[in-house]
Amino acid sequence: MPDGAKRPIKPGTSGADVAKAISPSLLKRTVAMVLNGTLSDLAEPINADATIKFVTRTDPEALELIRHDTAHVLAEAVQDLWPGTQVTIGPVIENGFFYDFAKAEPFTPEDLPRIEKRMSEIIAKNAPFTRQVWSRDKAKAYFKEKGELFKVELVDAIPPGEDVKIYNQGAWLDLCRGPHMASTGAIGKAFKLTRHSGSYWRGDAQGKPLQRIYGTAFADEKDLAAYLKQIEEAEKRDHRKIGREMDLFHFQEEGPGVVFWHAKGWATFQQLIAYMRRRLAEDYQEVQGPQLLDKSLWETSGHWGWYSDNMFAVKSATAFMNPNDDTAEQRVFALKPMNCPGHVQIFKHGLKSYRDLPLRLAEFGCVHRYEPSGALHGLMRVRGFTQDDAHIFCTEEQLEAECLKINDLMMSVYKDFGFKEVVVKLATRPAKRVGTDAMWDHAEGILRKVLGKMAAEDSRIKTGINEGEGTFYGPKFEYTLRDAIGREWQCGTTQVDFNLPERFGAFYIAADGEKKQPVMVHRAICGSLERFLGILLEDCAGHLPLWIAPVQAVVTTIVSDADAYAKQVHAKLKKLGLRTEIDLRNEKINYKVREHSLAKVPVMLVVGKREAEEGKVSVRRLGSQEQTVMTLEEALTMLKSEAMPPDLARE
RNA sequence: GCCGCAAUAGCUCAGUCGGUAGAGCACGUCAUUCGUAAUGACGGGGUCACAGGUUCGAAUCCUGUUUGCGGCACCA
Repeated sequence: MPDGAKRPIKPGTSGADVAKAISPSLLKRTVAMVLNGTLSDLAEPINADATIKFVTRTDPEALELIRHDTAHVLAEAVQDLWPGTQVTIGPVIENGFFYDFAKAEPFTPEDLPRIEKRMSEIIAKNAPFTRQVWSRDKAKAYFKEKGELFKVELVDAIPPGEDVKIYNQGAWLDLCRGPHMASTGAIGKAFKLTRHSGSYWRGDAQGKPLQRIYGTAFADEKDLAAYLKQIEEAEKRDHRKIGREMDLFHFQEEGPGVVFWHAKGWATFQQLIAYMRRRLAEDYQEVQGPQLLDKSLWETSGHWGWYSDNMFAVKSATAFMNPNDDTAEQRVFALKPMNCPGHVQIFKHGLKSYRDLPLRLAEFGCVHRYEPSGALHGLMRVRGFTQDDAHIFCTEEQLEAECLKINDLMMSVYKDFGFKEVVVKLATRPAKRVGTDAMWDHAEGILRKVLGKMAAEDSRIKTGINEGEGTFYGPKFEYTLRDAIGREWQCGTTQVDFNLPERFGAFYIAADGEKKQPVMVHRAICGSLERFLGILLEDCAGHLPLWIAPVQAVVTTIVSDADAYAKQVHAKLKKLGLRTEIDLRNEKINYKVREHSLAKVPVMLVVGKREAEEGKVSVRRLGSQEQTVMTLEEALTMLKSEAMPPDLARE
């Protein structure tokens, strides 16, 4: 027992029996147990010495069970309402659960309340969850008979030696690994179906289409309400909404997935580039490759073969309109989807010596990818974007140090932007790949070692492995950040490449005078600058740090008598290099304060008659109603130092 | 690309049973000179995403297309 007490029991006694023996009221409020550290049903027999902790429905451990049980009840409700619907899987996910159904007619938005109602009825019946272990044959025969063909497949997929477990809730049953709570009544009332969508059997777009329902559940209704409120608040931080409010960028129908950057958004974009450029100055050489290159080059690089579905091809407009006209130049170019082939050409131009390595070529490269229409998402997923890309040509021996160096830069940059948590995942060899197993073993080995070091050295880094998710040309690290509602987006990346140097015949002259193929590392810190800014906007809810804010300060007057003074203030701010605006409109100060607050200008310098006479300014910060009156000189000194980008401030 | 939903003024949205378009904010003009989140009056602004169809008549019903939103799949 958690309190250290020991109880002798007979082998085979269930958790429920143990609880009951302690006290019937304990049994009544217990929904599951942690047996030897593993969350289990109360029905689980205990066959040897064990540690037991009983779990009530309000314990943190129970949340997963509540959600999983709710998913089962959802499945029962759907089969009640639409007989003939097949059930597939219904796992617990972050913040809730989903269940996938095979149903000819898709769900409609009106179906969700109907299903919820039926679920409430099922929960009210409070049928116990009971577990049975069936033979494989029995389970297959049963599900086949019922027409549950997906369940038959799932039974087949259970590893030999593992029990085929069936959970009943009243008359309804499901194949399930468990565990579950004692009865459906333990679910309570704090559940909600949140949305529905299409999905695919086994996540395969070639597989059978399924209908998914998402929901969430909590131990009590207050928690559910708080969660829904939190989501609602987070949605207000959507970068697409903030972008409009701050007049940063827009999209329009003629340009799906390409950004119109407005003056303000572009000011911030340029600050981001300027910052990154300073961070690279010491170690990298900045280059710029061409936007269009002949299709043949992309065939050589392999991109045409692997990704032509996602590339833009370009011809002259004449050739495009007259495909059979021999006199028109029919040559096909591709809009670059990556900068690497360009960088390899630059590396190859002129003989390189081992003394030149590591050679780090950086580019703020604008790339275009023909992303599937359904993937487009504001600034986060676009068809034309700018990468803070770089390629490092180095020797085998230099690889590990280079990866660590990249990670240091990555984390330092993320810190400057205030990101508290970064998830780094190592993506290993995919099924379709180039290179020998020995090469993969070697490169993955180095990256694993580097991943371990990262986790040990920086508490902000959470690490993991994405098995089989590497690129076709090598393993990679994915650095992911989250948006306002918790969706993960890959930003930074470090990728080892077995493919390109060989395909393009890149080499350097080694110390022994022999030609040697360099190791190539792709890396991006922000990844897509568009995406990075989208994440940043959501992370700070549009309240950008002063140094990167599009408009850093607005000088605004209370009366027109202060206009001349306001202009002086504005001119001095400009001279300091601050991005400022002046608002001399004949409007009430309340109106102006409101407007600039909504536009999320970090600093307002308000001047009236008093300030003009005394050579002062009244400083008001975004998000605060406080006003601080200070001399103009004090304000200038303060703002100049505050507007210093973090890297320059460190110096 | 797949499933569902949506598209009306610059923005947020209303528009009932199919009868010919409306509000607030924004914008313009005028008045107002005001001390920290909306001053008032007046005015301009619409191919109701686009293309077909049904109908005497379509923002409204049907079909297709485009774009967006939520997932799925994809993400070099």
